[in-house]
Amino acid sequence: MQRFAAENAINVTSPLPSAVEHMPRLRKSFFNRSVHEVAPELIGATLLFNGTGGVIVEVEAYHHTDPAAHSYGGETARNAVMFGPPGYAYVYRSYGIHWCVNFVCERAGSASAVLIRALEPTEGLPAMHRRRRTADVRLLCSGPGRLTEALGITRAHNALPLDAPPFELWARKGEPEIAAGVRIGLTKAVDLPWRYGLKGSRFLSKPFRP
DNA sequence: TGCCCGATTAACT
DNA sequence: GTTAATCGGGCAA
Repeated sequence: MQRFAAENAINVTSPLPSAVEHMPRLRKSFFNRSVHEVAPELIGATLLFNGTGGVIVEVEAYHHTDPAAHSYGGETARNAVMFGPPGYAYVYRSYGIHWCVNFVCERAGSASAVLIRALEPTEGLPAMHRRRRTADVRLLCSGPGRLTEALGITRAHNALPLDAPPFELWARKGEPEIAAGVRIGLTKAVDLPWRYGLKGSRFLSKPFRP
């Protein structure tokens, strides 16, 4: 209620969602590890942007030695954030239409990141339904392009730190059951099993093969 | 400068 | 299952 009055405001501090009450915020040091450690640990964490968002249920890891990674060919203007310190957002344009958001990991220069692919929506649902122009909650954040549209993330938010508004990241409770599989939509390194998801979630962009 | 194509999505048949 | 939409990055010329 009160929360929704601020749904369009920038840098407004939202009330603590009950789902993440008493959970610690993720700090930059959380990301200062191998992308292959961080990626599965993000499953179950809560991502909010200006008070809208939900529980991360699907991610993919991209490492600089991985031919499918944007950083594979070296630093450019687009991927410069990936070469910087961990704990920042890398936002890029996908297919000329959508925005996708990554969390930079490891250390400056290692150029690895986790693509956020799907959320279970929990906070700011009216705003997300309006931005996505759909009444179907399963179509709000189930896909990397869908979730950025639902949360209002664009190129303007590239290189922002993840431990300060408009971003909020909250640690997960307990140990969720994690599914792993090959990544989606790639033409290179198609067999690397670096997609992670919350087992059984109905908010995945695609099911995991059993 | 021109051309190809992609870490996607929605609307088709 | 197939395909159009849409555009900037990256590289060849």
